Amino acid sequence: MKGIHQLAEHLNISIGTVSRALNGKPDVNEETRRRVLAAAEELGYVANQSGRSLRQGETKVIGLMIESSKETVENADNFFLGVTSGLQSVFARHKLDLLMLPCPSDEDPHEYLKRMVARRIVDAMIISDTQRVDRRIDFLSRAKIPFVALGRSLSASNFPWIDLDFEGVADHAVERLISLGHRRIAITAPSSEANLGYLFIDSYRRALERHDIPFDPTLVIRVKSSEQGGYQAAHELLLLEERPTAVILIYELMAIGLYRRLMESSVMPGRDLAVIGFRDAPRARFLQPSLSCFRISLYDLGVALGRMLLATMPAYRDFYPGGERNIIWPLELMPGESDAFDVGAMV
Amino acid sequence: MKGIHQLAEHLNISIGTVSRALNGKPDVNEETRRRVLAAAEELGYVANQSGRSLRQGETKVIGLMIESSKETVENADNFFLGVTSGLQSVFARHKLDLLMLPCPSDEDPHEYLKRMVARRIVDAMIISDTQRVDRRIDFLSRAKIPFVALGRSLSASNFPWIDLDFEGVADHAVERLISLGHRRIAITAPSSEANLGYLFIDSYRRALERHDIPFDPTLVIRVKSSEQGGYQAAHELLLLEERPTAVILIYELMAIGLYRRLMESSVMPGRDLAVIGFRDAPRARFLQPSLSCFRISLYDLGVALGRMLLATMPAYRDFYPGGERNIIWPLELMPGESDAFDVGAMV
DNA sequence: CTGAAAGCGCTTACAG
DNA sequence: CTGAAAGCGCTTACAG
Repeated sequence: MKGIHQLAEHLNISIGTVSRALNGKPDVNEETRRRVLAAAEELGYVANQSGRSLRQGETKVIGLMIESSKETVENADNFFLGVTSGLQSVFARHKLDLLMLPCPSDEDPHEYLKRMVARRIVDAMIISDTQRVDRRIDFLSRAKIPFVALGRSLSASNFPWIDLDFEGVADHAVERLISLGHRRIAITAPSSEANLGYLFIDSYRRALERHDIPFDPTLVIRVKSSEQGGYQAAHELLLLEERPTAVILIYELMAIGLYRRLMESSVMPGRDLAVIGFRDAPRARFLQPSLSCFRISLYDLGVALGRMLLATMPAYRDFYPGGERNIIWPLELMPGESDAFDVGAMV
Repeated sequence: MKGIHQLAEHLNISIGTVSRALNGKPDVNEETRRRVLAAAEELGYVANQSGRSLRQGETKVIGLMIESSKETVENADNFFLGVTSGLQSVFARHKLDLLMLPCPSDEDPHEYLKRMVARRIVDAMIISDTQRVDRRIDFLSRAKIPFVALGRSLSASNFPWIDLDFEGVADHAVERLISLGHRRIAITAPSSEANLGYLFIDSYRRALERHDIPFDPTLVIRVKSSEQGGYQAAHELLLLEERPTAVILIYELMAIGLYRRLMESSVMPGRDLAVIGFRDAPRARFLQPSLSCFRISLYDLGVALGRMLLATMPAYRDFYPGGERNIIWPLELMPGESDAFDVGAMV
């Protein structure tokens, strides 16, 4: 089966009628529509997207840009695949397809994005890995391409984004540990200049201050956001002259490396050191003793991202009224065994 | 900047000349070409892909289909992102873009593929997760869509594929363990009906037979191909009345769960039990004692997949002459500490 | 070396 | 309710 012409010829009607029947336009005889649908199914006809796109000025494709840097490849915990399902559930209602656009590591992300957008491969974009200053945001805003970002940025004043509640995580974790009697609480932070690191530390500091616990900079352990970083964090922690009784992690995979290093020194999480992890990642779910960490539904996050994006697009706006343009995504603490001990009983 | 008409008008020349200049056609005055290129750059003009695709009958896009099933999301080790770079390095030479097509978990992979292909979103496809019987392969063959598969299949007799050398891994691992004095060697296999499981076990069996070691079915441990499966495998292994002195794993993440379960029973890999892992995954790289496992360059694998695919496409065939249509991808053993002991010294 | 024109496969006002 | 025709943005024979 080639194109709509062949299908129309096969049915002995005009291509216009075929198109209207296929696209569910109202002014088509029901019997005609039935015949068209049946023939299309039988012959496996599906409209060529280039033809449609050219005529309609839209591609019905949403792009999810991902950066396949070495760091991401080695450490990402398929975060994106998790979000994908939620996105697709929203897009499916509008017959929109989600494609992932992997930016080659040797191409500038900004140039890549420009190219994809200019070629009109997609109608809208979801970007992630936002930087404190991110030219992509300015570009998309100015080019009036609908987009939503996973992550805050200092670029542009008003654009749609969803970000994880790093402040809330730090706050909850500190409060919980203090309520369990801890006073000497370490925290990890990314060694990079990522915005979230600042948010995390600030919130930690404020929570301590609420309880009149002085902020001790030696308890802020800067390491890479990776499994290796967790190992390194445990190592540095064990070297501190006055060892903290608890530690809060900022990245999901850190817990795995941290546990390993602690075990090597026979320091047992949940007995000798309280540990609160970050996200409830599949890999971390398997740790023993079980990790106290924060639950997040990647599916729901995907749904929210999808809705927020469509709310910015004229063609779909009406389906998603009154939504927020910015969301701090809450995470829920899941108590495990890794911090389930009374610090008073220690020492 | 809208389209080629605006650009042509801006330059006071015809759209045909603009197109020829932009596309590097020879019969264009160099001064004209220079002016066109400069103006395009300045005004940010990039040809609309729908227009090109419609006219040329090709999209210049290659699709990499991935299945975002729950299993994949929880366990995949970003294998695809690793392959992506290699693919892109090949495609970049021909100005082809790679897009990832995530099949929604509630959609039949076969239907999804048909839809994407019929819509002409892509010129060619890379599929993975091949099943023993895989309708996608028959469909793509019949529809004459260029494709390459990552994984063998019993479907269709002759299609381009690359698969990992599971036989070689089993064979090398057994030979190595026997040379270290082991006689009682366990092996893991997937609990599913995956083809690779059969290949793996067969090769293991043959290697044993070469050394007159009888095949003992209780030493074939069927578990899920996941971290949890590794944990389970260790558990079952420890329950065996006559414990084996070595175990061979079939999936990269198994080692992590296996190590954990062994440690819980104070069984130390490389001292109390020899362990040979599968792929040298980033996460497994961090295990202690270091894991003996097989190295594979995902980048090189991506390059090979890309070349094999282009070799099947008339437009690019000439660039890749004489390539194989099927490759068993070799893996190289990287000795670590997890099997570095003389079994004679044990017991 | 350049321009004018055809046509890729669709959808959609417009007539009837 | 249906058909004929225009036109989306390109590339490419064809004339000149």
